[in-house]
Formats: sequence, structure tokens, C-alpha cells
Amino acid sequence: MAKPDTSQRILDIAERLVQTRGYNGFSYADIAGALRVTKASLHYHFPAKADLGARLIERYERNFLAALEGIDAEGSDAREKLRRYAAIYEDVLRDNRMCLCGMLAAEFSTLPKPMREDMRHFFDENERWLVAVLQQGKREKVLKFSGSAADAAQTLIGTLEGAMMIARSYGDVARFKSVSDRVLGDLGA
Amino acid sequence: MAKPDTSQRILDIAERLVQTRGYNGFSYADIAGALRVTKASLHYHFPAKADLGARLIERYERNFLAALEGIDAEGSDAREKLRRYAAIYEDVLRDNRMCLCGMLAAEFSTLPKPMREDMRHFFDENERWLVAVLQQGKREKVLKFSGSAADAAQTLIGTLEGAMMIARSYGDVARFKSVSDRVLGDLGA
DNA sequence: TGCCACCTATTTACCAGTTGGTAAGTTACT
DNA sequence: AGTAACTTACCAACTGGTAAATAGGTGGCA
Repeated sequence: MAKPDTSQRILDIAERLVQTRGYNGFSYADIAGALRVTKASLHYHFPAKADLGARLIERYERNFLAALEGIDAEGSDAREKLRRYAAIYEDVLRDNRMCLCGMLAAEFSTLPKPMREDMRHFFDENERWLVAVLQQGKREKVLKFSGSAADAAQTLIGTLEGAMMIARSYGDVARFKSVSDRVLGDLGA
Repeated sequence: MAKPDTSQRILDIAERLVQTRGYNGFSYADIAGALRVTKASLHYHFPAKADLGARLIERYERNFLAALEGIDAEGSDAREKLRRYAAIYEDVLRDNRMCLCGMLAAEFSTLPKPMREDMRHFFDENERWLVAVLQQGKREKVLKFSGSAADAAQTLIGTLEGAMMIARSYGDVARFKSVSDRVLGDLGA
């Protein structure tokens, strides 16, 4: 079979396009051009753009959660886990991309319903993971925060997504890093 | 002259569209439909969509900065000023809108250059105002924060923009409020 | 007062290019 | 012979944008 796995290559290109230009900022023609196939071929793999979008989020979430499990597997302390978490965002930004779901959050009201739900699921899972880390950190007295762990997790996600978006507009990763360092520093006990 | 001021009404509708759907998420036809005029009439007032976009940001910034001057004029203490600042964001969100420039930050790479510059100018001015408030607050010992005032200002902007974007996806203003209360609380000395 | 010239704001009637999407045919492997 | 992965050739709707015609003031001036 040689596994040309066109579907994955379509997703790769579409993912980059959504992360840089947004869901409403690219077309099937853009992917077709980059992959040098016809538009119709894309429709064979993903009948409608909404299908492509949904698959995109699902794959992104799988990969993201796998990375979080990887962090857990290292058995580091909670503070180091948060540093690794922020580093994921930083790596995405360094590639001149926005977080896929952060981008989609901006376009929320124009998205087909399945994509909206998938997108929120991504944030829910992020929050779930962060809450566990924050609680672990508080127990082990390496982290401190006011209010509930859920509130702290939502604040952290919001800060990282927002800082990422703005830093990208300035083409300045350092701008993101200084925010992320500051927030992580304040969480240290 | 009677000043029907169609230009302002066009800007009003376009502003709402950008804040809800994004710059790439609406067309001249949408505005024409809402205003019950022809597309060609819109082109008379704003020859190209890029012109409309630029005027939109400039007006938004003027109004925003006027609101900030209004806050200054009240002579409240720094903590109250920050609360008022966050309340502006909250009011926008309550209207189911995203901050105009936060929205545009997501679409940054698809925007015409003049719009990019105008958008960054908005954030620069926001930062300038916040830095002054933060420094005042530190002097008067009602605020505390680690690092430079500029870093703290950038963090605050990022947090509010990001939290706003995500809260809007959940249709949940309270989600924004809990983040904003938490962050403002942590800044209190 | 009457007429004209001018200007602003608008419409009608286009345009070429792009959008997401489909139907039917082709190729190549099993 | 069947199936998976394409291509060719369409399509209607929509995109931002333009040219030319039209309507309704406003001011000048003989």
C-alpha cells in the first residue's frame, strides 16, 4: 500500500492554514494547491469543509492530550508540569501559529455546530488536566493560588491563549514568554 | 445638511459584524442587507473593505481611549480604575461581542497592513494606560505585582482578551467575570 | 424669480474571480 | 469484477469592486 495517507497530509496542511489564517481564512483551493491535487479529491476524503474542520479538531485534541499524558508520565512536580504545558503553547507560537482551538474560539459564531462542540471539548479537557496538576501542586506545597483550582485553570488557559494571540500580532515570542514566565512564577509557592 | 450620516451607521453595523463574526466572516452584502441600501452605496463611503476595516479600528480606539479618559477623570484609586477597565470588556462580552481588536488579532495574518498597524496601536495605547495605572497603584500601595509594570499590563490585556474569547464560546459571561475578579483580586495589595 | 451648474448620495447594471460542492468518468491495485 | 483514489468538467452562489445613470439639494447670478 505504501500508505500515501493523503487524508493525513490534507489534515496537516489544513491544520497549518487554520492556525495561521483561521477557518474562514482558507479554502479547499488553498489545500489543493499546496498538495497538488484537485479540489474534488479533497471532497473525496472530507465531503464538506465542516467535516474537515471537525476531524481537524479531533486530531488536534488527541495529539494535545497525548502530549499532556507524556508530561504526566515523566513524573515531574506540578510546577515543572505547568512549565511544560506553557512550553507547548510557546512551541506552537514559535512556528508562527495560533492554538487551533484559540483561533476557532474567535470564529466561534460562524462555525458549524459539531465544530463548536469539539472546540469546547478541547478546552474542557485542558481544564481537567490543569485542575489535577494545580491540586497536586497545592497538596505538595509547590503551587499556590487564590480561589478554586477550576478558576485558576480557566485563568491560566485564558492568559496563555490571549497572550499567544497578541504576541503573534507583534511577531514577538518573547512577549508571550514574559507573560507566561510571570504567571507561572506567581503560581509558585 | 440634515446629516443622515450613513457612514456612521455603516460603521455601527460593520463593527458589530466584525466583533461577532470576524473581518473575514462578513461581506459588504451583509451590511447592505442590514442597512437596506445597495452594496455600491457602501463603496461610495468606503471604497474598499480595507478602508472600512481601518476606519473601524480608528473609531473603536478613539471611543475606547475616551472611556479610559473618563475613568481617569473620576479620580478613583488605581484598584477601582482596573475594575472599571475590566468592566468595559465585560460589557462588550455581555453584548455577545468580542473585543474588536482581539478578534482582529486572531485574523492578523490575513489583514491588510494598515489594519495590522492600527490594531497594534490599540494594544499599545491600552498598555500605556495600564502601565500608568499600575505604577500609580504601586506608589499608593493599593496594588502589588511582580516584574515590570509593562509585563503586568501585557499579562492583564492577554488574560482579559483570552478569557473573553473563551467565555464567549461558552456563552457564559460569569466565566469571564470569575477570571477577571480573580486576576484583579491578586493585583490588590 | 428663474435657470443653470455643481455636488453629494444613491441606484442599476455589471464584472471577473472565488467559494464550497457534485456528477460522471478514469486509473490502478487486488 | 470490484473497490479505493483520484481527475475532468461542471455548477450556483457569493466575493469585492466598478461605471454610468439619476435624484435631490445648494449657491450663484442675470
